[in-house]
Parts: sequence; C-alpha cells; structure tokens
Amino acid sequence: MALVKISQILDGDCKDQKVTVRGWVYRKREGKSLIFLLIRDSTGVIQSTIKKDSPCWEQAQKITIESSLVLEGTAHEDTRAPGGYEVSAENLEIIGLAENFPISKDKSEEFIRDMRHLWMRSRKMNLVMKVRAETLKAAREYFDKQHYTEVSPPMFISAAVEGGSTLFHLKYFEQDMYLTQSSQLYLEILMFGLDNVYCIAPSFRAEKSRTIRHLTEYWHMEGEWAFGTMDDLIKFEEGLMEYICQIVAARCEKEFKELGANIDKLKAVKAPFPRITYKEAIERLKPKNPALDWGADLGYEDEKVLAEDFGKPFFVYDYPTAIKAFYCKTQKDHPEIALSVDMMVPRIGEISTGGQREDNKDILIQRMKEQGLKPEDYEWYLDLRRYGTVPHVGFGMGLERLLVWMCDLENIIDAIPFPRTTRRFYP
RNA sequence: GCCGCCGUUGCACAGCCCGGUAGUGCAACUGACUGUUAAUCAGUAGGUCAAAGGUUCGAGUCCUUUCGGCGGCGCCA
Repeated sequence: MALVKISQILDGDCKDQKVTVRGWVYRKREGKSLIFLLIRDSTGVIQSTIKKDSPCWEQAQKITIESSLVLEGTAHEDTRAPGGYEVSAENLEIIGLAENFPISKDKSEEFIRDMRHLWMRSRKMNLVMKVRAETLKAAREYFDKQHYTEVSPPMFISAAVEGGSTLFHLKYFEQDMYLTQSSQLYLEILMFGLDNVYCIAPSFRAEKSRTIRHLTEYWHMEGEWAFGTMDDLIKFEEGLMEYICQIVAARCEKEFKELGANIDKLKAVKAPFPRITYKEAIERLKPKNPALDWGADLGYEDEKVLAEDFGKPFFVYDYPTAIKAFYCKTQKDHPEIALSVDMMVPRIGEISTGGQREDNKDILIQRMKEQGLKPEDYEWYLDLRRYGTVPHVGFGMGLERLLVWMCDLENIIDAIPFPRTTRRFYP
C-alpha cells in the first residue's frame, strides 16, 4: 500500500495499484448499496466508492463531511468519476469524525467571513494561497538574481514614515510606539552597507477605507538601491513584474484553471511597459473628467479609466511634488515635479509606488518643514545624508493588490489568509 | 470622515411598497433509491423577524434611535 497524494492518482500514476490516501471528506453521496466519498488533500479531490459488501461499509455510512480519514483501496480509471479516476475502498479509518459542518452550498459573503477559520479549507482559498506562495518565491528569485540582499526591517517603529494620521499607535512598555507603514526608511539605512536591498514584510495602515482593495495589514515588497536612477527603477520594476507573471503562469496553470482566472494576461506581461507622465495622464483624462487640473491627485476612477485604456500594467511618472511624500527628490530644473513613479493595473489602479529619494540634507529638511514634519524626529534619517549621501531609488509594491489582479479576485481579503480590515480581524 | 444598501430557523432567501395567526429551499432527523457528480423522492422537527422605543385595536411590515455587516467616495499599496 503506497501512501500517495491525490494528484498522483488524478495524473494516472497509480492505475490499478493499491493506494493509501489521507485527507478529509469533501462530499458524500449515499445510495442504498453504494456510497461515494469525495476526498480532498492539498493536491486535489478524488472520488472513492464503497459498496455494501465492503468491510468498510459501516464506517463509510458513519463518516461525515470534513471528517479526516485514511483510506486504502485500488485506484482505477472510470469515466463516470469526476476527474476520470476513482478509488474502490477496501479499508477506511476515521481519524477525526466531524460534527455537522456549518458551511454548505448556501452561503453568503458575510457568513464565510465569519467562518474564515473553516473557509480556509475551501478549494478557492487554497488555490489562491498556492499562487501567493509562488508569487513570493518568484519575487525572491528575481531580487536574488539581480544581486539584492534580503533584509529584515522592524515592525515596531518609533516615528512616522509619512504623515502620521494613518499610524497604528501602541504602548511599548511605558512608551509610545507605532506599527510600520513602510520599511523604506530602514532599507535606506541598510543600503549604505549592502548597496541593493529588499524586504517582503507587513505594512500597517490605520486608514478607515471601505473598499475591495484596502487592508489595514498587508504585505509589502520593497526594494532600495544605491546609485540607482529613475530609469533603473522603472526597468527593475517591469522586470520584476514580468518575471513574477511568467513564472506564476508556468507553475500555476492548474490553479488558474480551477480558479477560473485568466492566465493569458499573465503570459502577455512583457517588458517594456507603457509609460506616461502625470501631465499626459491629465490630458488623456480631461475629456472625461473636465474638473481634473494639473496639481490634483489622480482619483481611483481616473486610474481605472487609464488602466482600461491600456488593459495591462503601465507606469505613470513625474507627479507634482506637492502631492508626494517629503523624501521624494524633485527634478533639477523643475522642483514642482517629483521623481516619482506609480505602477497601475486594470481594476485595481496603483499597485506600486517608487521614485528617487532626496539625498540632499538641506533640501530634505526644507521639504519636511513644508509638510509640517519636525526634522528632529528624523535625526537618524538625516544622518544618512550627512555621512556619505548617495543618489538612490526605491519602490514598494502591494502583494495582495498584485494577487487580486493576477487571480481576478473580487476582493483583496481573499489574497491573504487572515485579512485585517477596519471591521474584521477574527480569527 | 461622507454617502448608499442589508440584518427573518444552523445556512440561503421570500414576505415589507399596500399592517391582520411565520413561508420556501438547503442542512439535520426518519424512510425510499445499483453510478452519484454539493443526486432524487416522501415525511419530521426547527423562529425573541438584530436591539430598544414609538404609532396602531393589531407591527416582520410604518416612524425614531442604537448595534452589527457589505460596498462607493476620499486616503493609499
């Protein structure tokens, strides 16, 4: 009796052999003299048949949906079975007999969110988790191939990275601390020793956003590198995106098929991506949104219109300095324009923001003051400009937003196992 | 923060406009059925209609407030 994974049977590797499978009951259909058990493991779902004269008939009658079991039998081809293969059961051991499982075919979004701990067993969630894992793996592969060093920034931070209003505040023993919104400033520190660095870590935002593309805790893929230019940055980002999409398309074909997600759009992701300036974006949008003037930030509706036009990932760059963070470097002859670039995708809008960082201490202090920040709160950050400052660029990409686009998900909460939103944080 | 929608049995919903004894399907339970594809057929049981207050002879239904959920905008990745 060989212990096998269900996918091995479905792939035809166990034809007419005795097999042992371990898993959970996915469906049960009971007749007078024949019981069908559909058994799932991490690799797939297989049908097993138990006839009335089988020694495990009684166990099969007793077993319930989501019970765990070890089943032994003979695998064979059968066109009547879903997937084309089934196992005639000869022995069935119930490991954990399940109580009446609360999730059935009739379920609402609200209910499966309440039952998140049980819903995480669903095919859909597990397919997405596999795509997520491959996406992370591909991202690391790409950074590594480009000679980036992975680093581990802190989640507890003592001062704001940006404005301050969206920080989660917490008590750290007797003192005030915050949860990080971005690891960028810490990557900038590490860059001085490692040249090119990246991290894949959570970021926390206390924004009371009520949309299908916001989480209060999300995973942020961030990179930062010394001596980099804007052109280096854009090329790196499109290279990363192309690599992730091509690798995931190659490794997750089954998952995309079962999810019903369009894998062709991933295969079509090839560098270079279209690039337009903020000014061009405004001009394109003007006929549809006459109120949009130079200086205004692009709204989600505006981004969506642009994204539908392109139908694939693209960049918008050269934003007005006034709507960007204090650390953004500006154009030499046009200080009103920031060296900043966003990557956008259809349906989601922004999935990444990056740019050149201000490397001049005095300009940085001036920019802080303009935005109402106290330079004394950022002494260590200013030190980086005092001791061997260097031109550098970096970016951050939202992993879950990327997955929403890749997997055609309806809501960002399904791109992460335990979503934290304004209203939900259980379990 | 602003705006909109929703809350009826374990689950999914109807009933609300136009007030008059709480309905259906799934799940559960009992039984039938030789190949099902979240089967089918017959039967049984299951309700503080989110909460509070108000109008009324009478409120699931109308009004007010509160709570919970979902989404749109803004903000952002």
